[in-house]
Amino acid sequence: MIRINVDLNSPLPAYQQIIQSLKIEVLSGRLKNGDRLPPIRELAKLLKLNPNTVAKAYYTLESEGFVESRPGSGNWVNVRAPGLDGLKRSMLDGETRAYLDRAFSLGAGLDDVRNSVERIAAHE
Amino acid sequence: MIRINVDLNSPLPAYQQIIQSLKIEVLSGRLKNGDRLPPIRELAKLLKLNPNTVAKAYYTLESEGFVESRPGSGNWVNVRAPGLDGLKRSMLDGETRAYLDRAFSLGAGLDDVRNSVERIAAHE
DNA sequence: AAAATTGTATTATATTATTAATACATTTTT
DNA sequence: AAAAATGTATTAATAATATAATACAATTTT
Repeated sequence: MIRINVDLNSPLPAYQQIIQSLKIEVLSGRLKNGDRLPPIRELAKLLKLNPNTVAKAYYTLESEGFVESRPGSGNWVNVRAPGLDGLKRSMLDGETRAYLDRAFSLGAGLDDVRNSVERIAAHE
Repeated sequence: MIRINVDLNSPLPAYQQIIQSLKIEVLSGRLKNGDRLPPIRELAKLLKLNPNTVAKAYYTLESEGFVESRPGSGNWVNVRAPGLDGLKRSMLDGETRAYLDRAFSLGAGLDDVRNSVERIAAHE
């Protein structure tokens, strides 16, 4: 059984919490390629949210390529060829791209980035 | 003369554009430690914004430690001991911290991060 | 000490983002 | 072909954020 946590007190919007939960389910292996997601209405009822809020989460995941929506049929996990590790990698690469953009716009070079990563990681 | 660009058509809020401009001025060396920033009202008039919008930018920079506000006196650039390179480093480190948080919460390890950084950087 | 200059706080307005209400269209099942 | 289950679109209500209007407090200058 998959786990989807939505805390209405959190500052993070509900639809983003759904997205985050589903990504974690995929990364953990509890959701696999080809699996069917809960129907929009069903999940909405469970979370006490409007169906449109769930639909927004699914729609966003679809635009990211992780989900395929079929009217009348349902929403399906779409994790292509590379499998689980590939998915994790592509999600990480998205974060890395955004980070490098910000770093370079600060005038940092790749060496600066490497140093910063090692320095901060060492302090965890 | 320092440069502060605010484009009201940009989706980025005006106060954030001010913050960004000022950080660039510091990194470029046009603003140095101990320099005085333009008075809130003066900059607001120049940019055709409400003084509170400029104040919000200054206040945020203060909370980040880059500015010191003194009522009646003004706002002063506060870049401590390490100098310019140190400032760049501390700004970069802030970005790195946020990035590593996101990466680790995806389940990535440090090796994954190193690989991703090198792979993405190579494609620039 | 008075006036001018400066940052701060409070409240109101406008804009944007999020969520909800409702009706519609497609597919599947019977 | 009818009914049920599903995703989609349109519009409205709500909440969050950004900006502005105005009044206040502290400092500096004269």
